[in-house]
Amino acid sequence: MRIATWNVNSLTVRLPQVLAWLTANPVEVLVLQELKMTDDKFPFDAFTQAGYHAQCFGQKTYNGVALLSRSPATDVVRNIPGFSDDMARLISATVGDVRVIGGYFPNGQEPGSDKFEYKMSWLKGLREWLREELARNPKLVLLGDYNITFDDADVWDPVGLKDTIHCTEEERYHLRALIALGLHDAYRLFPQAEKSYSWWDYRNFAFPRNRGLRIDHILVSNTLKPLVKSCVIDKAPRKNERPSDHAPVIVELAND
DNA sequence: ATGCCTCAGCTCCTGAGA
Repeated sequence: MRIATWNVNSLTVRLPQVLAWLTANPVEVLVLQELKMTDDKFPFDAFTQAGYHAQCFGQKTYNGVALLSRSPATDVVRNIPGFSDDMARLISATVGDVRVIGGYFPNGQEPGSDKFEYKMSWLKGLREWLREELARNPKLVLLGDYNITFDDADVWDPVGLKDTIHCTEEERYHLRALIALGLHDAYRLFPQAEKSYSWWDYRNFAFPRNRGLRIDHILVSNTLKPLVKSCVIDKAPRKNERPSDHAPVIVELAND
């Protein structure tokens, strides 16, 4: 089965691209971030016609996440249980025997800002809940827009961007702490091209210059790790006429 | 450059994103 994540930066604008992408890439599960719409605007009918069940958790203007699946999703949970949050950032569901958690992690804006502190507390809240969720669900995938790079290999200009947002030691500590729960960065389980990124700024011709960051990740649990067959970033949609600034990331799991 | 582009909204400017 294939499971994918894509930050679409407005589902209203990107819906035709998402539908076209699903036709070309009929994955079992796709989690979406930055819907930027309320649930009453969510295009259920379009996804039904495309052969997908949809669970959404939207919000006006900002954030918003969804989980699409070929087979029905069960035990749907919105946001982090035990962590009070005004924003729609996380959606979890079981598809087949895999627990899928799609997240839009806080941006953080700037180290030292209130938004950065919120990002740190959100990451801690996620980790504390995830520890229990992993114990309950050994076959688990946590994927989405993490807004954090692991290390210099994920950054187009590691010197110039040192200690800036997405690249600080404090953010990376929290990312490693998630890994320490028993998760693995599916992308790095395989040899990958150098300078592989999942996001490129809209400005300054960043995409054609490949000035990007790898901030969209797929983490798999210990139990799933031996089943991972591939993990790729699909840069094709970034070449569309009105692209999202993020590219989809796809993991393929073997059937037991 | 507190710049560059894109999106939503109390829409012709501003806030936020990353």
